Amino acid sequence: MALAPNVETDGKPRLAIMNAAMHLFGKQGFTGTSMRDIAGAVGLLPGSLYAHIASKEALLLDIITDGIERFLAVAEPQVAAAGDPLVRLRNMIAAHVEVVAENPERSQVVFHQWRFLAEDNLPEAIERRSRYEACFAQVVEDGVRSGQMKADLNLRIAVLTILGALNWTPEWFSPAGKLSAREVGESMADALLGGIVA
Amino acid sequence: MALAPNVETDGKPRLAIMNAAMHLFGKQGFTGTSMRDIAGAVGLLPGSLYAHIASKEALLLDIITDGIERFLAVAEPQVAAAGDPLVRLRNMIAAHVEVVAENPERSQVVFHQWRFLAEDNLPEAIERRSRYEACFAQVVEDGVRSGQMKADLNLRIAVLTILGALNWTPEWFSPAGKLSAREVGESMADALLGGIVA
DNA sequence: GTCCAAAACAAACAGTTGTTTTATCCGGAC
DNA sequence: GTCCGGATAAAACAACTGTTTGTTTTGGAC
Repeated sequence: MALAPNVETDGKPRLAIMNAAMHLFGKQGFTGTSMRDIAGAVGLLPGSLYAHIASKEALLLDIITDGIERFLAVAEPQVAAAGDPLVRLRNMIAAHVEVVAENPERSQVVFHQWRFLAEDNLPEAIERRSRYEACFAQVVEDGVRSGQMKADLNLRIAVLTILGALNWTPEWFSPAGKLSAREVGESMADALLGGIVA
Repeated sequence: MALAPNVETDGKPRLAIMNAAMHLFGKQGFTGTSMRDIAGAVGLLPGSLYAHIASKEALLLDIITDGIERFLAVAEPQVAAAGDPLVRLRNMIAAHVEVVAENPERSQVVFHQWRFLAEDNLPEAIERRSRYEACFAQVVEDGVRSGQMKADLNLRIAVLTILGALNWTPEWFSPAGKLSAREVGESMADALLGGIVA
C-alpha cells in the first residue's frame, strides 16, 4: 500500500486503540488507565501500541481535540445563524445532549480529563472550551437584547448554570433508557429556559 | 497523654493528612495522586503516613463520607421542614453552593472520586448520593403538588438538571471572585426556578 | 536523669508504570 | 520462490506504586 507518506490515513487499528482508550479514560480516568489496559482491550501487547500512537498523552490529546470539535460543530452554527435566540438556544441544548448521548464516555474525557494534558497542549484545549462557553453566552446575550430573556439575572452565572447541567448529563444519561437523547434534551431545555416555577 | 484507647481522638496530624489528600485528590484525582505526594505536602516521609491512616483508600473513604454528610446536613432539614416548597428549594440550592464554596476541592472529590472506592465501600457511598438526590426530588414533588411548580415537565430530568448545575459549580466557583457563595447561590436559584425566558 | 509509647525516618518489598529495543512474523510485490 | 516493510511479540528499561519493616527520634510522666 503505502500511499503518500505524510497523509494521516492510519487505518483501523489506530481507531480501535482510540476507541478503547476513550472508553477506559472515560470510565477509569486517564491516570487510572494503563497502557496495558488499553492493549488488552484491543488484543495487543502494550509495546505494540507504539506502532500506531506516539504516546499515552498524544492519545488523550487526540480524543479530547476530536471530542470538543464535535460540540463546537453543532453549537457554532447556531451562534452565526439569524433567527429567534430562544429557538437557537433550545437547539444548542438539545444538540449538546445528543452529542453526549452519542458517546457518554468520550464526553467524560472531554469534560474531566483535559487536566492531564501536558502544559504545551493545555492552552489550546482550554481555548476551545472557552469558545464553546462563549457560544452560549453570545446567544443568551442576543436573547436579552431582543427582550426575550430576562435582563435582570446574572448573565455569566446563568450560562454556567446551563453548561453545568449539560456537562453533568454523561453522569446519568443512559442510551438504554426509555427517553431518547432528543427527548431528554427538550426536557432539559424546558427546565432551563422556562424554569420550574408554575 | 493516651486517653481511653479505642476513642477516635487522633489529633492534628491526621487532619493535616486528610486536608492535604483532599486538596490533591480534588486537583489531580485519586489515581493521579501518590502517597509520596501527600507525604510531601504534610512534610513527612511516605511510610510515616501509616502511623495515622490505614490505607490510601481509607483516606478517600473518610473524605467522601465526611463530604457527603455536609451536603446532607444542610439539605435534609429542608425536606422535613414545613413551609413553602419554593422557598425550601431555593434554600437548598443556595446552601449547596455554600457548601461547595467552603471547600471546592472536597466537593470535587465527593462528586468524582467515589468511583475509586473499593466494592465494599461503594454501595454505602452511592446510597448516600441517592439520598441527597431524593431530597431535591421530594421538595420538587411537594412544589408540584402544591401547584407552585410546573406539573408538565419531566420531574426526574428537572431534578437532574438542577443537581447537574449545582455539581458543576466547583469547576468554576472562585472564593476570590467578587460574588459571595450566597450571591452565586441566589443567582443560580433565580435561573433554575424562574428560567431565563422573560 | 529513666522509661515508655507515639511518631518519624530510612530502607526496602514486590508489583506496576510508560516506553524502548530487538527479533520474529506476515502479506503483498516482484 | 525471494524480498521488503509494517505489525506484532517478547523482553527489558528505569522510574514509580502502595505498603511494610526495623530502627531512631521525640516529648511527656515519673
